[in-house]
Amino acid sequence: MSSENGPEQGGAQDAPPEQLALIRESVRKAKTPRAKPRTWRGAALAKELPVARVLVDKGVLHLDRYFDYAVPEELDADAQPGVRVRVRFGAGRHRVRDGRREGGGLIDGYLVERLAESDYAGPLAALAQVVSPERILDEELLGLVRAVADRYAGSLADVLQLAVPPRNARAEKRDSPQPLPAPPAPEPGSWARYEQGAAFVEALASGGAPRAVWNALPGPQWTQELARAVAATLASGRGALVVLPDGRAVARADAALTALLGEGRHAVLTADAGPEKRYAQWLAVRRGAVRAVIGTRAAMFAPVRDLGLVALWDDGDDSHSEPHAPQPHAREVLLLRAAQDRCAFLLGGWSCTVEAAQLVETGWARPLVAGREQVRAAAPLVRTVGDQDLARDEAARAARLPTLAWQAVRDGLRHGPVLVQVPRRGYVPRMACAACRTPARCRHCSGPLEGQESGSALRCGWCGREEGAWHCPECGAFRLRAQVVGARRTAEELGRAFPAVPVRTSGREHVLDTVSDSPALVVSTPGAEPVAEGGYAAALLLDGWAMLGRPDLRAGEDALRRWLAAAALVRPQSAGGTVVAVAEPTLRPVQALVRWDPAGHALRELAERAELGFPPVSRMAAVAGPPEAVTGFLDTVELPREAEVLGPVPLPVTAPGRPRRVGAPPPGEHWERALVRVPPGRGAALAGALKAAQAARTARGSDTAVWVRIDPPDIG
DNA sequence: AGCACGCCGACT
DNA sequence: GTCGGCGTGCTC
Repeated sequence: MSSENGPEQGGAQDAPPEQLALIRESVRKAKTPRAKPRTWRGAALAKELPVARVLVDKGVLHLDRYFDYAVPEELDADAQPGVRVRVRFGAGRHRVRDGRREGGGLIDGYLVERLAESDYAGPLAALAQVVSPERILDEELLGLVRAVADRYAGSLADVLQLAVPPRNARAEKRDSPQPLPAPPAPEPGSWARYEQGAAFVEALASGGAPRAVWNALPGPQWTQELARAVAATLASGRGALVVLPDGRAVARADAALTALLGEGRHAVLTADAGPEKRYAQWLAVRRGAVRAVIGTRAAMFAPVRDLGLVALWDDGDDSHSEPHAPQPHAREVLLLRAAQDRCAFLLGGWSCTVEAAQLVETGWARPLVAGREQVRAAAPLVRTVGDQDLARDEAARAARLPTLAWQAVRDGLRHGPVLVQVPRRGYVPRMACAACRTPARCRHCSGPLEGQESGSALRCGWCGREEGAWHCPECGAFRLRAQVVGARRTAEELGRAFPAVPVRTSGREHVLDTVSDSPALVVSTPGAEPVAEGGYAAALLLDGWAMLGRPDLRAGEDALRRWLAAAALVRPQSAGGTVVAVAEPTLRPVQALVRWDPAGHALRELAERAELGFPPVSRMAAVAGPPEAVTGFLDTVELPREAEVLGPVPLPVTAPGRPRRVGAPPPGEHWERALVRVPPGRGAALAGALKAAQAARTARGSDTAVWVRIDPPDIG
């Protein structure tokens, strides 16, 4: 091991392993350095499989490939596939001085594979360090990460950061619990209410892989049904994964699972656990000590062993969209897992997205639905108040609440809590003409005029200018009405109307989990509705027409989803449960609410999208950035033949001070956006083309960046 | 992203 | 000659 290249000076014992690899000094002198494979001299390398294929953890597209490193003898035992490693990774050719290699910093990576030889012609650097012998990245997880990166035109390293939590040495030292033997198969329980419910649970228990879109009946039983699906999968000797939209839903599913299976059979993966606990839970899953996982979106990558079931609750909730690049959606990730692992798939919710409807329509999944009589038995009575009713209703114009709504609240309060769903927090955010309902807009920039704290003037939500003398440009009227009235104001008004009843509010900054069965007014924004122990006696869905007014593809679907989520917390009609929706009864989502038919609504939306060439029937990608950058990108990208480029068009001005989604493009002056659309089946080709063009672009470095987003959420 | 290489013009 | 500008390309 001695040689004039002298890695030994100072004693081989003390030298870091990386220095033990010999790097031929003659490389620079030789005119054809790559002509022949290198031989190793002077370094003690692993006797078997001395090459380590490493995935370098750097989120740059053109680095989205593996690099080969030499495995020093000392690291041979620990350097197993799946471990975290550190390697020297740097630019250009390295200086070789005193036989040691310099330049290039130490960066993290994952050892993907051990090989007998490398197909890289140059000399290999040595692994610097095996961070820990814990093998965390197996072939299956790597395959999933790659599939997600491909689907979303993102880099492996970016997706890897979403999939693997940061290491925590203390958690790694802890022993995971002993795995428990499979539990007995559960009874179908309330799954019996669904036409294919019992069969679905039996299929899971017997090792099958059924795929279903589940339209859950209103009421609290969905958590038990999820728990039974998990238990049945465990009974078959396989693992299960359930992803839910928020911490509260996870807590409910957790309670149901614990009630059915006891402690220790499932792990809860949520963001709010500390890093040590989070990693310990993740490791317990990775090690196979825990076979079932429930959690919020980050759990979609959980390395469950022998995956038998992936389940997702309420896929229309936008918190299922990962805000970090490449912004994968939990539904799509779980679809990829179901395909890769050939496991069962359960997409459940009170509502139904067009994507879910498409899974049924294409025959990939079967509907898991209850018959009409079951729906009638579980759902509350839904009544609507539309414009014509309002026009006839003197009381409604004076106060903001129609008579029917007052009655429902008053009657409901005699029997229990009443839920009032208001679409947004704040204080009269948007104003419209009281006569014709034309939105009130700023005369300088056309931004929305917003009401201030009671009494003071109107102000533009975009440019901030005050408006002192508004009149309607359409009909000339001078009176305004609040288009959306926030929770605080509604709470004040209702509180005054029912002075004997406590008013509780639940919203973004303060979310109530549950309320008791005693009469109370519960004012909540969508998604923050507390669960009433015995169900709400009534619910009031306010300002529905404002919810539907958004110029967004999903406006109808979203409104219906939010209404159903509130209505599902109300007692069944047979127990007096009533829902009053202040919304135009001729509108499609309102009709779907009244008939409690989310699947039918989603199917009609899907047909319309197919006709218009909209997602999810076609696949779309957005390319955003400065105009020259966008056109430059579109000139270089080699799109699939069927691709259609729409735009580019200027991006709408974003209002100052408005919260911006993480991962959205940073503020840019005069940005443009183009949409690229491909027909069904060409999504992978589109993503591949965009990724290649993006890689070439960032490698060049001279060009300004463009933002590429597959499945852009806000196309209108 | 860094960082080195190399191909041009200006300089001791 | 050779110093150093930055444009180009590689990183095992």
